[in-house]
Amino acid sequence: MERPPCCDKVGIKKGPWTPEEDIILVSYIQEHGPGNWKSVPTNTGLMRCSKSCRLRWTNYLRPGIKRGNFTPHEEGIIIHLQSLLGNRWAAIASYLPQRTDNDIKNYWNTHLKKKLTKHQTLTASSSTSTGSHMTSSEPSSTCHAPKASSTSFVEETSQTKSTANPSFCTTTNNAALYASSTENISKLLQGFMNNSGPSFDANSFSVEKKYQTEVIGTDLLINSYCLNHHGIEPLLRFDSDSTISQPVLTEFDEVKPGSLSQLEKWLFDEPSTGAQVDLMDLSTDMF
DNA sequence: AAACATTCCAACCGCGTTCGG
DNA sequence: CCCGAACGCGGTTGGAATGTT
Repeated sequence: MERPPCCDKVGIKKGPWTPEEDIILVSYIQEHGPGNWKSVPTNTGLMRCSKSCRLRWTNYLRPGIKRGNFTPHEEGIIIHLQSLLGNRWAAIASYLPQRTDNDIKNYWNTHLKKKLTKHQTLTASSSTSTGSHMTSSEPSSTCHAPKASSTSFVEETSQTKSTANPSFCTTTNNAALYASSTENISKLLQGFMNNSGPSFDANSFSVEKKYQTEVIGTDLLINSYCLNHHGIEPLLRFDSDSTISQPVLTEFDEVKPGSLSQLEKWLFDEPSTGAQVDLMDLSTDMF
């Protein structure tokens, strides 16, 4: 029996959400909390399928979401985790709670994959006969931990960003990129944390901090330093008051006890120490 | 200024998993 | 245990925004 796609019903609207729809959805969730998506279109009158409502909330309207440019810091985490986990964007997103899996996925596909490919090409052409034995076309499969060389991808990434966008890494300019309608809606959410619905996740973040970003102003070499000397926790702390606590580790817990420590071990053991870890081997070992 | 190309991301689609009756 | 509905995730796409000629 073929089940029709959820959004194929007559009268179900598709396409971009309007500010009015956003307000309706936010108001409803503010009152009832996220979840029970099936009831959302029914109770709100929104001509959207439940799935669409859920996506709109999780990817766009949810408080605490940071939008705009990714910092080199975040890039580094994504590259590292993508190398380890592959395209498990939800798992990667659990380490960057202010970013959605969709956001990370888009950023990977539009920016990081190209950069890695470019970097690979440069590396391959500069090396003599030490060609890669990897067979996958996915950059992720050949992504090794950034090397602390003067021509590293890490530095290239940072320099490119800095040149292309002087405001890179700053807070206010990122905020300026947001659609005004979204800002207005986000304002509606002010105080939401104090008056959240029954099932609202306490891991969410205050709206006041929505546009707060860490001002790092460094390239990923510093991240490497952090990884080497301070462990993963400082990398994941985006707010000075640590409202963002720990990454959600269910993925690892489920897969294999002790996997995290291996992950951390790899994250901490940068190749600059001379002990480069083969990511493919590590991934195989872990999963 | 206009036409065309490219980039980017919000939203959709389909499939696998989970949950409840 | 089985089945259907709901949910969650990753891949893909459409079109708006931006850049280039």
